[in-house]
Amino acid sequence: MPRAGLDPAAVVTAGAALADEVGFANLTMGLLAERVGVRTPSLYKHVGSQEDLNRRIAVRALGEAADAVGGAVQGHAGRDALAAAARAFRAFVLAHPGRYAATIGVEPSGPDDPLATAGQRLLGAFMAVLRGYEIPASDVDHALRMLRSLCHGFATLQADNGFQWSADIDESFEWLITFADRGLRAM
Amino acid sequence: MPRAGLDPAAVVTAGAALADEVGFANLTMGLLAERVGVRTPSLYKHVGSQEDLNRRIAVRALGEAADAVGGAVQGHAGRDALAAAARAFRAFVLAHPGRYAATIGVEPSGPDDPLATAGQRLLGAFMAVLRGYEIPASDVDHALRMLRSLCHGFATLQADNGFQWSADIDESFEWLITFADRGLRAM
DNA sequence: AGCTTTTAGCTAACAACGTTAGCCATGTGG
DNA sequence: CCACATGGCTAACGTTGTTAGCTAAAAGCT
Repeated sequence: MPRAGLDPAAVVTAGAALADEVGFANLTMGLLAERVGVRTPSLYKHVGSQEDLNRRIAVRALGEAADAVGGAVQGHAGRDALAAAARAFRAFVLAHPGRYAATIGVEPSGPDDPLATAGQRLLGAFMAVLRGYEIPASDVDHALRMLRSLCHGFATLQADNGFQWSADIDESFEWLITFADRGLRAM
Repeated sequence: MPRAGLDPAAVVTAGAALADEVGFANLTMGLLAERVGVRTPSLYKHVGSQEDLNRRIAVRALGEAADAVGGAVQGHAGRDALAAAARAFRAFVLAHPGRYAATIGVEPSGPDDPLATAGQRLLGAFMAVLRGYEIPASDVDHALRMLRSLCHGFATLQADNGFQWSADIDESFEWLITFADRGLRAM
């Protein structure tokens, strides 16, 4: 039997890709094993359980989202930064719906959990956007939560086909960016 | 063997309650059967499958949310209506996280799907809020999506413990209402 | 090189869950 | 009082997650 040369990182990579293809709810250990060319039980040499796999996919997704948003913000400020961040975030969720779905409903076990630090990095990217506005220190946390709720809500609703009726969705998103920008500048 | 006197509605009611208690992901046919005092296969006399049950729970949840939001808006306008709607929605999601979770990721099969009509009723309740503001007709759809994204995003993030750090969450939500109100009035 | 040790794959097997088939008792309508 | 539809049951199957135990490939040591 030739070895497949797997390691935890490769399994997580394949799992995240598969989740994007078939949907997070349909990600199964057997399907993933087939994808990486191995029998199902062999996966347990690299991840502890399906829940462990899910958490690792979530960490990967949050890290990638943080990179995407952080990179998009670079070199911009104010409205440009906000628009770049929001667009990058939504683009990431729509391009990788499966791995992003892995991040919802999973709670970090403590401050040292890689999940927590990855989440902090994503928040940091959005925080950089807020630094381009003049926001009282006491309002920064609230503004950050508002931004996260808006982006998360919009992107997940769209990813789940939650917007049924007719108006153009891209246009709505641009409108939403303008709305947030105006509100943040009026503080 | 005495009869349990079940019907589809009773099964859905028990399923929704159970989902709230144990979490939607942990809702299982066996657990629900035990709860209603019946063996697992008997449930299939009332619902077609677990997916069918999930859809019915989702319809129930959307209907209840629409009632809660619609009722809260009654007799208010402008900022009062917005605040009442947002608070009612968030309270519903936090009080019934399991059944609300059943609504995410489920797509209506067509315009006559009860799921679609229940969703429309919820949207109608939020639409009533917007009528208290002077919004150009071309912006109403965008504003509605913004409101839904904001409420959905905030409520689900909180329900999943997505807000990790310290600032008070109720305070953030009130801040968010004020933010949305100011933005909508500035149109 | 040769030997030992670790490890990544395998097969076999089990538990939990969703689901179907088929039986029987309960209740309802003529 | 009897037919019959129906809501419960037990038995059984397929799928999925998981563990145990074996074996061969790689890696390390002398």
